Amino acid sequence: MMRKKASRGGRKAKAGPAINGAVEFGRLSRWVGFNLRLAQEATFQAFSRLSREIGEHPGRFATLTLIAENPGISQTTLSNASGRDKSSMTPVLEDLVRRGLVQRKKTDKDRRAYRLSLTPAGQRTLAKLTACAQLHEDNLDRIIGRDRVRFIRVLKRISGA
Amino acid sequence: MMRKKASRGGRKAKAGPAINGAVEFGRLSRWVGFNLRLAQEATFQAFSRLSREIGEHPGRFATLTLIAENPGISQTTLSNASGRDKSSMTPVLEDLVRRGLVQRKKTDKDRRAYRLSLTPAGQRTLAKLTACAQLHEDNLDRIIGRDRVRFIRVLKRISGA
DNA sequence: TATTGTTATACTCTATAACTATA
DNA sequence: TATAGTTATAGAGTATAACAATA
Repeated sequence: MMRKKASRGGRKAKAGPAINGAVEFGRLSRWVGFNLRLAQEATFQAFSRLSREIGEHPGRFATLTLIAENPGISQTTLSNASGRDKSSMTPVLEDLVRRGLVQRKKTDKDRRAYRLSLTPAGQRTLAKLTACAQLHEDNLDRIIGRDRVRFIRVLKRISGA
Repeated sequence: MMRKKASRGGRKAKAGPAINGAVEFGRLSRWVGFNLRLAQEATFQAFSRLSREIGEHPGRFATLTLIAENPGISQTTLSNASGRDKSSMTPVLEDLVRRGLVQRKKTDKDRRAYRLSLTPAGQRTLAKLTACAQLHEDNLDRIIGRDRVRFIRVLKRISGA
């Protein structure tokens, strides 16, 4: 949303034609939900660009990290942790396995489930994506400044509510 | 992402099996980008629920508000303000016009462009959606508390960067 | 009966490119 | 040539329901 950076101030602009001038965002610009969405879109796009530079989908980052942090995790647990249905995970993991980044092993203990882990190639790809994320985070730090800790705390309160 | 609210603290959990226990989010939980995404998903879902209760798509709110604040706006200007391609706007406006919420007028000045405005029904729908947004915002206020002003300021810095 | 993962299917949102009608 | 809006089409990303294998 809003790449154009038109008038965001909310100064009642007399509701003009807005054919080519500044667009009036009105109350929109004072709502938390709306600003959250704009900020998220901006950061996601920035991270997407960095990811695509190394030939990866931005969405793979969370998946690979969760597998790396929880080796042996099942697909169902992984999809729950990601807040997605297990069926949405199937094509993602299919892609990661096909490209040799993730390994699936059947266990004797429960022969229905897979145990997921990263291959060495998967670890290298995750390392590259992590470098992107760190670069991205450095950029954000420069923008956020000393408000960082409090900012994250508020974000966690919102997502945990 | 993450409805389950597993261990978010980042305490190195020895990388256990995570088959049915807590999932380790690792560094993920300390990154601004990731927390921004979780928070945005949570608020969007909450607002979606409120919108659907009155039979509206959550995405229509921003569109209707922008038209209300900028009567006579063209589709191209509207799509730019929304950060979307004009072709993405066509089916949205088609729906709003079909339902009698938005009016399109051709002008003599430029017979290629439409001038968009809300009908009385559109204004009523917007009023209902605005009430949802206000309710949602009240909930967020309760969560965010006195950090609100600073929080929005940081969000605006991020989306404006 | 319940659960793991897959399949079939569909929906939403988005974009690109080519088109038309104007300008 | 350039712009406003539409169309055709495609690609992510997601979900639901039904299914086979296993528990």
